[in-house]
Amino acid sequence: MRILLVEDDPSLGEGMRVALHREGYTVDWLRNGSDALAALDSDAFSALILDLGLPDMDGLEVLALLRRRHTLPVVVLTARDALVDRLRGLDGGADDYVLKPFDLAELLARLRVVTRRGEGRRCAQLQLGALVIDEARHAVTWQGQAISLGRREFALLLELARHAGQVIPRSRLESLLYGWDEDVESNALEVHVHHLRKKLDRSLIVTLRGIGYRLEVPA
Amino acid sequence: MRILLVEDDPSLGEGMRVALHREGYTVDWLRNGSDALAALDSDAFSALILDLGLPDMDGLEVLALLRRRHTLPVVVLTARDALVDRLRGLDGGADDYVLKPFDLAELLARLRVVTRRGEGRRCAQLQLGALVIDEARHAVTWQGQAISLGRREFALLLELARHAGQVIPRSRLESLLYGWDEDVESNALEVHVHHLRKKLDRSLIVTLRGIGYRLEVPA
DNA sequence: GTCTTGGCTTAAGGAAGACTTAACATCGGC
DNA sequence: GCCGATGTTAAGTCTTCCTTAAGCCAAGAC
Repeated sequence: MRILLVEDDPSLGEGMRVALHREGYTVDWLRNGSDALAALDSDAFSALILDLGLPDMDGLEVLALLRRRHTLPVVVLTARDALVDRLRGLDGGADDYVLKPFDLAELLARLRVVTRRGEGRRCAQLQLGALVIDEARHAVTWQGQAISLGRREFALLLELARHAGQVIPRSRLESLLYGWDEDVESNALEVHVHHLRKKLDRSLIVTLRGIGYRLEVPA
Repeated sequence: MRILLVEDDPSLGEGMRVALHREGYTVDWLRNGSDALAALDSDAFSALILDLGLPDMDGLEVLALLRRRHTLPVVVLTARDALVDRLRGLDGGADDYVLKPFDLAELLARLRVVTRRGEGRRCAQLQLGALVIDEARHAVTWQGQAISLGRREFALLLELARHAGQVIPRSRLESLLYGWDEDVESNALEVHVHHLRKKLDRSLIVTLRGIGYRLEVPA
């Protein structure tokens, strides 16, 4: 994990560099804001530790400029204790805040908190050839075209798509649309299938006479 | 946005409840750890504010149990000033902590920081095409024009915007505006949606019949 | 070939859900 | 405690989706 440390105080910076290095981080230590911004363009860092009191420019300014391009985790260091400044820092895009003087252990803890996110962002998108089903958006795309489906149609297609290539018995599809108990002795299911075929493609859903339906997986 | 507040001190808790409510949050206030854990199973909250000094169990224990199941943003409140305790809190899974006594504005700022992290967003300003939402200032801009929204309207829009492009089920929006207990058997939600559409744009919020709503992301 | 069975197609009717509007309640600031 | 702003309730209208039903078609059995 590579960290960019921006701090103009030599002894404090050195102490942090050593401590971070000891923790296993790779550290790039810069002393001013413009160098920092240039370095951040390289896009190689996992986090930024930023002192607000820099010789050339205000740390908050660095932060604002950074935020136009990156979403890098940022921990801000500051000597200012005024509440207003702290709030400005937080709302301005810092992920966390440490007041000087601080204990190194605390800085490290906050760094851990800030960097340990970003995993587990799964996109629940089901793709089968020209058919894309986005469950989160409740949206369906066919050959790049957005298709609008009713609730039942969507549920039906989703179930078929989840087991694409497998036969789903009629009974299961019916109990999916309606509760197990409430029986619909009509052809509602077939009508929905019909609509799906019309909106998508005729050959996408295959009928197994007397058994059920199957979604054709693309070749 | 719905917050679970866990705090045993009556007056402090009440103060926070009022302040949070005024910000537009829906607040569920519980006084002990076991109730909190039970409530957290419902999965309806956007964040947790947790006092570490609880009557029945240690707050850190609550945190540890919570972390086995959820990745909910957590802000910890503590009277303890010992560094060790703070670190234990952070490494134990808290996203941030506030030392008592604290200023409410700071708590709110930290809450904002913590809740917007899940979306990979770093800045207090959320921009979606012509729509700009300033979370800290409670201000909304549409095509450069400032729009004035009520608390509920703002909360609703914010929630939709945070998950822009995704369907938010009605049930979630309802429990977000009103707690579980106070059930609204009326169409308040729809009325708010109506007002938002009127103030912004008709096509911005898409209805998914029988499911929920979705904020359309700009092309 | 024709009969039967199950599926397809179509259109109409109905009902659930959403929209709109306005009046009524509630909250917060002065 | 009053007033304005904000939220909620309620009623009527509208719309979309779902179901129903009736006739047609295709496949397999005889």
